[in-house]
Amino acid sequence: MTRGVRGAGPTMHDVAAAASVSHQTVSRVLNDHPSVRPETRQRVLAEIERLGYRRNPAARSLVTRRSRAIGVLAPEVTQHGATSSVQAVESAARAAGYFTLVTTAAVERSAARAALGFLLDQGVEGLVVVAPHAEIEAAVSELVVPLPVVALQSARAGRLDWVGVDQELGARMATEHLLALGHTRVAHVSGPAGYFEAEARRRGWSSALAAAGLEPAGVVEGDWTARSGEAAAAALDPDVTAVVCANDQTAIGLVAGLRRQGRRVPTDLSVVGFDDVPEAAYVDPPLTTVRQDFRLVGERALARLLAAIDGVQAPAEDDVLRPTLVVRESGAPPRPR
Amino acid sequence: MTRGVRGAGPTMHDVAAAASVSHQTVSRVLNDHPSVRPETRQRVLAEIERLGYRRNPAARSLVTRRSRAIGVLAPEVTQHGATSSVQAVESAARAAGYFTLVTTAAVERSAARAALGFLLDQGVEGLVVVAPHAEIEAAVSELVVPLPVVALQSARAGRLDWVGVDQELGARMATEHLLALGHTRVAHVSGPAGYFEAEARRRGWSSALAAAGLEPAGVVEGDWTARSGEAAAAALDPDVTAVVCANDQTAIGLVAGLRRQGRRVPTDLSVVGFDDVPEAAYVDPPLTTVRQDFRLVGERALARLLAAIDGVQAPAEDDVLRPTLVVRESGAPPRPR
DNA sequence: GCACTTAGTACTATTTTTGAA
DNA sequence: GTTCAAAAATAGTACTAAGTG
Repeated sequence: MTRGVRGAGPTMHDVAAAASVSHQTVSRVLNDHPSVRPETRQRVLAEIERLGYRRNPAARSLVTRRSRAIGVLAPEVTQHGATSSVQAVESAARAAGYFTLVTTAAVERSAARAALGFLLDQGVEGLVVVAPHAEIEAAVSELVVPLPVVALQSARAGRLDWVGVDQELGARMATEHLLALGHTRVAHVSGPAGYFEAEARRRGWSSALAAAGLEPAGVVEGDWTARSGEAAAAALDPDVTAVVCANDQTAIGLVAGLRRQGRRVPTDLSVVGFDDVPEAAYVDPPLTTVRQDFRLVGERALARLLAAIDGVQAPAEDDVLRPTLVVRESGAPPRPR
Repeated sequence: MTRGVRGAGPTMHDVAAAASVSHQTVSRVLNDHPSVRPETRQRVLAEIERLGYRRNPAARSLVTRRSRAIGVLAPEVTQHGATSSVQAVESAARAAGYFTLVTTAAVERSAARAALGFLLDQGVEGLVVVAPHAEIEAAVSELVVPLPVVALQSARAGRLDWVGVDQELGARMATEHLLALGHTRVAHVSGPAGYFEAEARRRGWSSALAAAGLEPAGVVEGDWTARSGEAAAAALDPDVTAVVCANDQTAIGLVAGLRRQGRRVPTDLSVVGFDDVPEAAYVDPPLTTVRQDFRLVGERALARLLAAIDGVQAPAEDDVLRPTLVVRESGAPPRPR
């Protein structure tokens, strides 16, 4: 790489000439090699500054056989969660002297495959993949290239190295909160099929009910959007008194749908969300939800990836984070019949 | 760049040996040079496939003097707007054979300066900068490196090449909507000082009032968050009947704050937002707001940047996009006194 | 100890050679 | 012989690492 098309900047050779040393000495100054006299170092540094010299990363990569690039594959959504995690990966990588190539792709195998090929073409040293869906996980697992990979928002028991929040536990906590309020008919508006987190949250909901000796009160499949939550309002069993939603958007949509039916939350029906998006505290009613630390997930994922790149084996079981329940006002005891 | 630390993959030389040609012929095949016999081409392609060969981008960059990298500087927020635009830049860049280095930085001059330095160190050929604040614009303007730059969410009249939506017009449309409903006391909850879009939206609000011969009914400064919107509820003049908010988050917060005071929207007070975030249609009441096409902004920005990189002068005045007013239910005629 | 010279990195661009019409 | 396509050989790219004064 050099300075764009036209503005080819000074090379190490130019700096060397200006400082009356060899280009190798300039290299040593830049790499903090001990064998440089302080005054020589100063002179070189001064010329670097004066000429505005920057090392050519391409030439460096070529000889060091290191790209210092980390590929990130993310689904093409603007969800708060994925966005936060990806940003955390990026800043942690930068702090560690790497840069990230973030590529988005549709949640679909061939798109993911193409995106991964693109990242591989750029010579990345490792991959962080937001793999919320089986199709993306499959595209990653197909990769024959022996590259360190860490998955996010993926299946805990999958084939890939994994960092994430215990989704099942989160959904169980949300459900237990409703049970503690006295609800016995608790339904679920799920995420779409094929999404690991959707499945884990559904398991959490049903296992909490099973543990309490209750029958699940039906599942309506949503697609993470508020629109699907709104539509779910019409599909709910009439005797349901509480609903665990797959995420906050769905919960916000469900509340809107119920309102259009003339039913109030939490008076007529209790609703809990998942994620704790920034708006959750300000909608009507303020949403009781499950918070996850998305930035921490991103940081841990990068730490794990760097360990793998350096050939260090990271501890396996210590990257399952616990979510927390945030109780606000969208849950209340069921109306007496 | 090569295949990570350990897995140094095959080189062009290896492919050449396997196909019994010179490495130069392999290069020609890869670059679609005409002087290769079809059967030779096939043989080379087959070996590339069989060996899983990928070109080394570092070696390529070194000799072509092109990095094919585009730097993107974005503020470290997960706002729907910036995120959408950045994603659009990324996918448009990929389609054009470039990759993007997205770096986030705090909205503060030294952080932006450091982030730009980082991008420059990576040898980017151009920059897309989300520069919503004067401090970021200043950090970019300081850059002596003669690199093509396009700014987003920035000042239209600034020193930088610019692509964006006419914020002032959007705020004017929002305000005129309230005036058409019969309001005469229209306040504004603004964005924070120093943000170009905050200032433009404020100008749009006040100019619409001035054009109608009305006095502005006061400004409360917010910080784009729902929290600040909620706080603004307490700071509003009692005789205000409508409020133009700096963005949807602020509007959602304001509605929540008013609700806590026992005032209903739109019965007691009308509120309009800005941006049309995905939740806007599902909150209570569904938010009347100003929609901007964030993805289009990103695509136009990239197109403009590529034109600059190729040394083509892009037309100056044709990248001011028009927002649209989305009328929902948070506006109504003022209550008769 | 300090700094220079040389070699090597994996490509693309340029020039030269080969072989066939 | 001359010409032209095909492919080889060579040079150059900006660095780091190893060997040499």
